Amino acid sequence: MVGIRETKKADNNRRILEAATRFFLDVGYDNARIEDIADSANIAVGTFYNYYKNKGDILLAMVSMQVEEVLAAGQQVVEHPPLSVELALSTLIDRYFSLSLVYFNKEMWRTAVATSIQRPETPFSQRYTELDKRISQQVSTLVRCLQLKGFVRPEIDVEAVGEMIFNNLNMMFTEFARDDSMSVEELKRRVIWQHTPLATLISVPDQLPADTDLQPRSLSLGDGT
Amino acid sequence: MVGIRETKKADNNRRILEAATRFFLDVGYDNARIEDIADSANIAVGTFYNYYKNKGDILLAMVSMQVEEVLAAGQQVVEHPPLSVELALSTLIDRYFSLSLVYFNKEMWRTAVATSIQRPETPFSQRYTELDKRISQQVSTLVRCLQLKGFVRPEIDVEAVGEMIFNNLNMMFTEFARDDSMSVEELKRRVIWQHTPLATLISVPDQLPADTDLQPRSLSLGDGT
DNA sequence: TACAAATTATGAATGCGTTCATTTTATTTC
DNA sequence: GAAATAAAATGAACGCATTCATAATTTGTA
Repeated sequence: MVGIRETKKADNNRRILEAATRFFLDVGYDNARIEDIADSANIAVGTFYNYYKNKGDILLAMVSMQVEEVLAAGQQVVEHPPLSVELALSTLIDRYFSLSLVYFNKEMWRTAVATSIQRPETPFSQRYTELDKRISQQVSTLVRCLQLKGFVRPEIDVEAVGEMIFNNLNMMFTEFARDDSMSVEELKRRVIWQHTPLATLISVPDQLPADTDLQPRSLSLGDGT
Repeated sequence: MVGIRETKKADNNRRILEAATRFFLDVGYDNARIEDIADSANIAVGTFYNYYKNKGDILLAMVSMQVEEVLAAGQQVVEHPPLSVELALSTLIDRYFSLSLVYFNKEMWRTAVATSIQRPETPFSQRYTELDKRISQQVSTLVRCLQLKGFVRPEIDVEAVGEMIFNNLNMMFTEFARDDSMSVEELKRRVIWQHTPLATLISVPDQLPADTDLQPRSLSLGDGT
């Protein structure tokens, strides 16, 4: 049997999250007061701080849940990647960004990103950082898959390229969050434009079928180190 | 003749900046109190807010000055670029990062980056964003220079590649600021490792002298749009 | 069931960034 | 140079996140 404590804790946590989500969306992150969230969750202010280290921490908890979904959405792309680098990347980008404004507004994203940078030691900040790392690895994995299928040049360092792509996604998403006038569609367009050169460069040219000779030919593209 | 007002204003501003710098370094950004900074600058608390919109704003003012120096240091590299993509990039990276911990510690950088994300509307946040854009353009300019000198493939979109490199620099610097155990040297090493694939891919291979035929040859590398 | 120990909840108090009505100081006007 | 206007300085007051000493509740023990 599960103890009373555990039950109450889960219950409190659920109510806190519900209340916080509502207030953040209704009145904005900055205007949402811990007191109101606590009241709404039927707990005392002090109790809130038994569950989350600070105001930013609960936002990062919420964002982390969303990022987990994004990770799952991306996983599908990795498992059934479209058959070209450009296409695979734009599909992945689409999965990553499409739902970004469903549960959070830009202010919330800005605050989340800012908090994770400013307070790297809090629990949910670390969780968020770890999830970011997983997304970065997911991009690398996608590139590796494409490499194994013969769409990416074999001498490419997939780790470095994957990280680079992820870093770009992250930076452009941050730009997007900072600019209230930028739409999700515009974000996607910009990101895809930005990745085109890299996507082209790491691609094995069209005329090479997927499973023929994959060695670089007349142009030596680096020493492969 | 310059009025009394102007003189006093400049004087106050100088003292505020001096005091803030000292406190931020001595006791850390979070522990530095506006009241102490104001006292130390011989002004009232309210006066501080006539000069800076909020606590983060003055940090961004300080950081902006530093970034301007970084921009100047980078300009030298653009004007006399080393004669290979790899070398030029690592030189630029070195200029960008070498002085990063001279006037600021990591907490200050974290706060600066976080504040610029969270409050994009404040004056010095905008200034900082603009300077970031200038750095991004500087990277693009360097790549364009290398392209004109025949070290970078002519079909490369220097804007997209430059932005991409800049985004990476920025992200990795943020990672660096978040990780107290990472040294500047380690940061440089990681950044250079990360950029190696791109640097190699956009490079015109060695055996091509600088000013010979620059058309892409047997490998078709994109349609050049 | 009674008691001790550990965990969790509480909300008044604290600290600090920020605001704003008021005062002081500089500039302009006549 | 006195009065009117504009600009800047002031610091007490405010709002809100966070803390902490104390109380309440649950769990372990005999």
